[in-house]
Amino acid sequence: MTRVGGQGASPAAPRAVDVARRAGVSQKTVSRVFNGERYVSDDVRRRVLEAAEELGYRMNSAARALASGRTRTIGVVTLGTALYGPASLLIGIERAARDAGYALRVYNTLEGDPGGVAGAVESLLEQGVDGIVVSEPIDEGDEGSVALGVDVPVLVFGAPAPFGGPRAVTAGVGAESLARAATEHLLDLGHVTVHHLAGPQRWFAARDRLAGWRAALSARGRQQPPVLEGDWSAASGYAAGRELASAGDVTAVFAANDDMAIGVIRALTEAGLRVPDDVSVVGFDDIPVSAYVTPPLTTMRQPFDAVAHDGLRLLVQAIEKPDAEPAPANDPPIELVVRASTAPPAGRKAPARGRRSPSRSNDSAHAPPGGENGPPAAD
Amino acid sequence: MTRVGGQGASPAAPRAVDVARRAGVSQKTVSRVFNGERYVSDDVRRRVLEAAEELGYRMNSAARALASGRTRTIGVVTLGTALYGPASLLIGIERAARDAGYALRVYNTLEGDPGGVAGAVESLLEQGVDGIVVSEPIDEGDEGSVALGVDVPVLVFGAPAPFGGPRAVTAGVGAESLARAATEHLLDLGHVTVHHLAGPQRWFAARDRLAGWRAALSARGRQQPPVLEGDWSAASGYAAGRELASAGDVTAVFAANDDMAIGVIRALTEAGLRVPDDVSVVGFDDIPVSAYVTPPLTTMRQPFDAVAHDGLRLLVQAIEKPDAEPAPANDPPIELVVRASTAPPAGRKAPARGRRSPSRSNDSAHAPPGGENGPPAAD
DNA sequence: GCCCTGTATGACTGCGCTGTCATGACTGCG
DNA sequence: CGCAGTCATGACAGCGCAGTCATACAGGGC
Repeated sequence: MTRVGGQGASPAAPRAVDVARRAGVSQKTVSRVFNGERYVSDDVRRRVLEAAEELGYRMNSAARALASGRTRTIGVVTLGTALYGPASLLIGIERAARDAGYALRVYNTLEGDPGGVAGAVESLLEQGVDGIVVSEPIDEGDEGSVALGVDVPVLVFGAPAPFGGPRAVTAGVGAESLARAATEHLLDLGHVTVHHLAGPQRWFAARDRLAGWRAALSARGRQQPPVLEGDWSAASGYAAGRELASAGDVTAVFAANDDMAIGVIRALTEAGLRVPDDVSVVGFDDIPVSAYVTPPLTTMRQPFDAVAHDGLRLLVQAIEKPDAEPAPANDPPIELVVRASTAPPAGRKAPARGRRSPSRSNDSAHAPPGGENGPPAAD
Repeated sequence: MTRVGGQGASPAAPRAVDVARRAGVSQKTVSRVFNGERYVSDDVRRRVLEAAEELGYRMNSAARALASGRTRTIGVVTLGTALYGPASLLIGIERAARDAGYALRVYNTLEGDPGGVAGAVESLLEQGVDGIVVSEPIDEGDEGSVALGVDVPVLVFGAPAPFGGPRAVTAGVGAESLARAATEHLLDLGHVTVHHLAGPQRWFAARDRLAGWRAALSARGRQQPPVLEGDWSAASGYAAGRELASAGDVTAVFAANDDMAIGVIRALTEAGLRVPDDVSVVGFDDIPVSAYVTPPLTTMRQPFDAVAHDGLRLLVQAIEKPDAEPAPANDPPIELVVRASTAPPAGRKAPARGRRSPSRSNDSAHAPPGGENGPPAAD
């Protein structure tokens, strides 16, 4: 374990003390410079940085973590799928974390993974993290145990507050109000009721969308048709679409994500039903191809970036100022993207065409130019 | 910095020495147990594990990394998009890394990010990683500099060998041969030539697919129509599709990913061309909705999981046995999923319908049951 | 001139592990 | 019975930083 910089192997990496010697200062001062601490003269700072540059010095973050007790790392538990939603959220989290000066460790759990979320959290704690993000978890019936022995703040996206334990902060993606707005869009078009193709109910995200749909119908005193449940895949949407097609009385469908909506549309089309003339379909997520399928899909865009930034702000605050009262999360904007898969029910006069805001929408400042929403309508 | 476990705040986390005391052994023995070293009696091992369990002991990986010089962590640089390809590859990498006993740090870079891949690598090295994976990089004109001061093995997915520096191992996703097979599928159907909608040429992945397309055409002495270039998005595919529609002589298009293919199909359809009757379209990736768009898309599935596992095996070997000669990467399987967006050119007799293997395909053992490929054809 | 405050720096120590070496206890074999 | 070899354990040092405290000097108010 001696540090021989001898010939042959690559020389040992330079340490702070090497930089210090070269700059003619103490190791502690090098540490000060690299941590941006006060009370370092400009001259010394410059010399240290020069020496570090010349030696190719890189701080050893293991040593830093050991000495300081902080890793400057946030762990993320995501459900191991390439689903657009979780993937987008992860990207948002990564950027937000980096902006806040934290690196990221990720742990993917698949549905049915042994250990589940609790195991993932345990593993991250062992790897050393200052905080944990749980992204779009599913209900595994063990929320309590997740909290066991977790001594860092936990941010949970899209699950109820108790989930995550005592130091948890929760950030909704606002799925419920988004789902409600999506449903209301269909009701506003004149549909008497709206069918719902839900996501797997073990996912809290799926439950929220279901709840939003229920809320919209209840608020207007409409009856709630039986709920179909898919697994987020287009294949499950296709299967559900066949059921809906044979039901006969369906004029409007709200699918819990775009993939399922696309499957539904295909099944309906194959059954001889026209979308949107006979049946309107709304999706959820606004995946990149939604504007280009046939017909272009009306869908609810999720503000992943805003949600991720907002949530991470909370988490970082909980890490760095544990005593400050948590600032409340901002309400995410509601952005319904109206395309060609929704229309008034057959035999009813069409309301004004074009992009509309749902009744409860705050005016979205994020609205892209109309051209971004898809190809010019082909009607 | 004294360790007071006193009243009030949560008690300090237990250390190995606490476990040791409780189990009546030395701290070193606790270390042995947790590292699975030999020469620990069953009795002692059991006592140590019990004591650790009772105290809720978790190893401090910063201390371990500092003492051992290894972090058991692999850093991943990905291009910061929610594109299906990179996202799927990331998931595969994560699982493969975990299976090999490594945790993951991720760093997303966006196209045009300051610092680019080199900056990401530098940041990961500072965070402490034993190896680095660069996933689907783009050509930033600074490949040389990426290698500077990198003293860990680097695995590059989908970029030429020089990229990544001296300790680089490269794992292709085999995009070139996949693209060649996709193109050959269209030629086999009887098309005289095939147009190509390429991805952005800064991406090595896009260049590989272009090369594969060229190779297929050259091999049969077909002329190469001018190449269109998109940006992976369905919107760019739509734009390209309009150009193709107005060209008049197009019967077959190979798009470098499914999103663009879907955009192409929409544009062609709007222009009054039927897919596949007038124009055949092949995509690339087999994104989840491809089976359910209209028409269901013929596409080339990428074996992300196999590629990720294979690549990580190489990387882990380079980390743990730097002197062993690198085992060559296996050739990934070629799996063309034939759906309804391809057919013989108009006026020609149809070959046998149904799922076909491309001429050069090895018989894929991964082929899903026919039912998984999409809804029953609606023809 | 004196104390006080603010600024700038260094000496020393310890974070919690792993690597190395030393030391017994126990085996088998000539 | 003695010695080599294997197995099982412990003592000790040190990985490269950041925290704490000590120190030194500059300027300002009295």
